[in-house]
Amino acid sequence: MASSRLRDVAERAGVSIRTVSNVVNGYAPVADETRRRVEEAVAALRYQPNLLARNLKRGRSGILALVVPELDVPYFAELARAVIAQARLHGYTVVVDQTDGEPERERELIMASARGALFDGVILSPMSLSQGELAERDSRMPLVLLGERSATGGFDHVAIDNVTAAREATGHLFELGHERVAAMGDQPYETGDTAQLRTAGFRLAHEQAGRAVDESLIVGCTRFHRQDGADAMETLLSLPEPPTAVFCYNDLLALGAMRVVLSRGLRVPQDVALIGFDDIEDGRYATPSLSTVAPAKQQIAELAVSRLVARLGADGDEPPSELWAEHRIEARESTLGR
Amino acid sequence: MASSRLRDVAERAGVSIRTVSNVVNGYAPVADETRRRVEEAVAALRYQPNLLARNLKRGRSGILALVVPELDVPYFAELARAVIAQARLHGYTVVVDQTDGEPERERELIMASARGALFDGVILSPMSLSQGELAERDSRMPLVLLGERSATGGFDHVAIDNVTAAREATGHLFELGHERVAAMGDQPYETGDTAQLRTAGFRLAHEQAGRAVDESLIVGCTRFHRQDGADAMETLLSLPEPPTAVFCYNDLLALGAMRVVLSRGLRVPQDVALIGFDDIEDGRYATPSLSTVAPAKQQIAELAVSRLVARLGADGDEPPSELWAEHRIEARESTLGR
DNA sequence: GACCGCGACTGCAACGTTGCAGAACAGTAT
DNA sequence: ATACTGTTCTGCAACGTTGCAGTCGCGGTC
Repeated sequence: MASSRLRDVAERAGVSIRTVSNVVNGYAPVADETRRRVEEAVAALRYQPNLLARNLKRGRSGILALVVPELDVPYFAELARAVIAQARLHGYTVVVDQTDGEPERERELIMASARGALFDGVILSPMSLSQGELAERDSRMPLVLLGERSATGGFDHVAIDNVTAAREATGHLFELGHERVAAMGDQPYETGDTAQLRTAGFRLAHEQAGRAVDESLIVGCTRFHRQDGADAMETLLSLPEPPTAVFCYNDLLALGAMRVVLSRGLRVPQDVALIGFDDIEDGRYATPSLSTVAPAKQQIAELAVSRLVARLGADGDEPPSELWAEHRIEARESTLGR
Repeated sequence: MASSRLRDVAERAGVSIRTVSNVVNGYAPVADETRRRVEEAVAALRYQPNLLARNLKRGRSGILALVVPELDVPYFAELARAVIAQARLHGYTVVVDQTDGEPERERELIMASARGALFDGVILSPMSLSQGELAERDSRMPLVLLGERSATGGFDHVAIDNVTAAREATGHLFELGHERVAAMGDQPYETGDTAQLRTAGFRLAHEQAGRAVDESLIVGCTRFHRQDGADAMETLLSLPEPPTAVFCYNDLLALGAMRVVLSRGLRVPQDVALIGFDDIEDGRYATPSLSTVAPAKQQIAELAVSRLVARLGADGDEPPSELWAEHRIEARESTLGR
C-alpha cells in the first residue's frame, strides 16, 4: 500500500525499470511522451524512491554527522541550527550526536570507517580528544574539525582566530580604563587547546599595552557552564584585590559570573565589567546585556559544510586546509554601561 | 583498504559468508573453534558491517527523526539532548531537523512514507500544522506527537497537562497576593493549541478564585522568542493600569519581559512578578532567577522514544495512546524575591 | 539396519536501486 | 542498398547483507 517500487511504476507505464529510474533521476534522454507516462504512473502510485536501496547502490547515505559535546549548550545549538540549514542547501541531512565530553564516545564516532558508518562525513567539535589521538585515525571518512588546534594533524579546520579575538576583547577592557583585568576559563592541559589560545591572546594584549600579567587573575575552569562561571567569580571576588573587569572564555561563564556579581549587590559594569565569547542569544537579553566576542557562526557552518561536501566529491587527495571565519567585538552594557 | 566485506572475512577464516554473518550477529549456533577463527579474521581485517547494506536488507535504518521548529530555542535544544540520549539507549540514532515553523517543511517530513524516508519513525513537535492536516497523513511511518492537542487525530501523544500547569502558575501568583495578573502568549487561532490550553488554565484559575478575567491583560504573541516577550511587556506596561504579575507562556518570553521591566528601572518581583514555562537553564541564572513551570523533559523524551520504539516492533495495530508527563512549579526569585 | 533428531554449517535468492554496455530503430549520408 | 550516427530505451549484473531452506555428518533409538 504505502510501498510501490520502481518495478510497479515500470509495469504501469509500460516501460522498463531502467527507464523509470532514468526519469526519476533525470539521467538519460527520454522522449517527452515516455516521460509523461512515467510521471503519471509515479504520481498515481505515489512512488517514492527507497533511499535505503539507493544509498547502498550509490555507496553514500546523504547524511552528515555533526558531533558536539552538548547540544543544550546554546553555542552548539545555534551552530547546529546553522549547520543543518547549510547541509540542506547541499542536499544533505544531518545526524546530531553529542558526546557529553566523553572521550570514548568521541573516539567511537571518529574512528568509524566510511563503510561502517551510515554517514558520509563528520563535522566534529572536539572536546576531549587530544591532537595525538586524532592523528591515529585511519578512517577514510572525511572529517572537518571545528575549532583551532595548536598543532595540525592533517585535517580540515574551520576556526576563528582565537588569539586575536582574545587580544581584542582584553584590549577593549583596557581601553575602558580597567587596570586589573582577569581571565576566566583557562585550561592548561592537553585537551584545552582553545582555552590556551585565548589565554595567549590575553597575555598578548598585556604585552602590547606594556603591562605585566597578574597570574592570580587567570582562573581555570574545567567546564564552561554557567555554574563554573559562578564558582570562578566567587574565587575572583574573594581575592584581596579583586579585578574590575573579567574576560570570560565563553558567554555561559560570563552569565554565571554576572549572576554572582549582581547578587552580591555589586553593579555591572561599574564595579565589575564583563565580556564573554560566543555571542549567544541569552547574552543579548541579559540585564545588563552582555558584551562578547561574536564569531560568525553562519560562516563557520558554511565553511565546514562546503568543505566537507567538496571533499566528498573529490578524490580525497587534496591537502587539508585551514579555513578562517570572521569575528567581531560586540560591546554592550556589561562593559559600556548605559 | 578501509573496506573489508563479509566475503573477505569468510575467505580468510575458511568458512562461508553466511557463517561469518551468523557470528557477527550471534544468530545460529556456531562451534567455539569456528567462532574463534572468524573473530580473529574480523579483527585482522578490521571488518565493520556495512550499515547501508544491512539497512536495505532489514528494511529498517535504525534512525529516528526528531522534528522541531527551531533547534536554538533552548527548550528544544534541551529536549533534543534528552531524546538523542534516550534513543541511543534503544540502539537508535537521531536525525534532527528543524522546520523554522514553515508548514511546508513540516508537511514534507510528515508525509514521507516509510519506504521513502531513511528513518524508521518520527517524533514531531508541531508548530504550524493544524490538526486537520495531520489527519490527512497516509504514511505508514510511526509518528509520535509532542504537545497536547485539543482534538486527537489518532496519533500517539506525549504531553504535560497544560491546563493544570497554567492554572497552578496563575494560582501561584494569586497566592502571593497579586490582584492584577496578566497572561502573555495567547494564540487564538488554529495552530495555537498549546497556547490556548494555557489560556484556558489561566481562566480556570480566575474562576476557581472567584475573580473576573480582565481581557486587556491577555496579550497575544505570534512567536515565543525573547523579543516577542519584550514587545508584549512594553504593551502591558503602557496600560493605564499595568499588571503586578505576568504569567508568560514560555521562559523566553519571560526573559524578554524581564529585560524590559528591569531596564525601565522597575524591580522584579516587587513591581512586576514574572513566571515562565519550560524551565530552561537560562532562567535559573537570570537575575533575579526565573520562576517557571518545569515540565519533566527527561520523562517526555523517555515516553516519546519508548512509544515509538514499541510501535516499530509491533504490528502497528495498537490504538494510539495519550501519554502524560509530570510538571511542577519552580518558584524562584522572580516571584518570591530574596 | 533404518530412521530420527540435532548441531553445525552452507548456497541461493532476494532487498530496490543504479552503472554499464548495448539493442533497436529511425534518419541521414554515401 | 549500405554504412553511419544518434536518440531512446533495455537487460544484466552488481552493491553487501540477511532469510530461508537446506545439507551433511554423527550419535542415539527402536
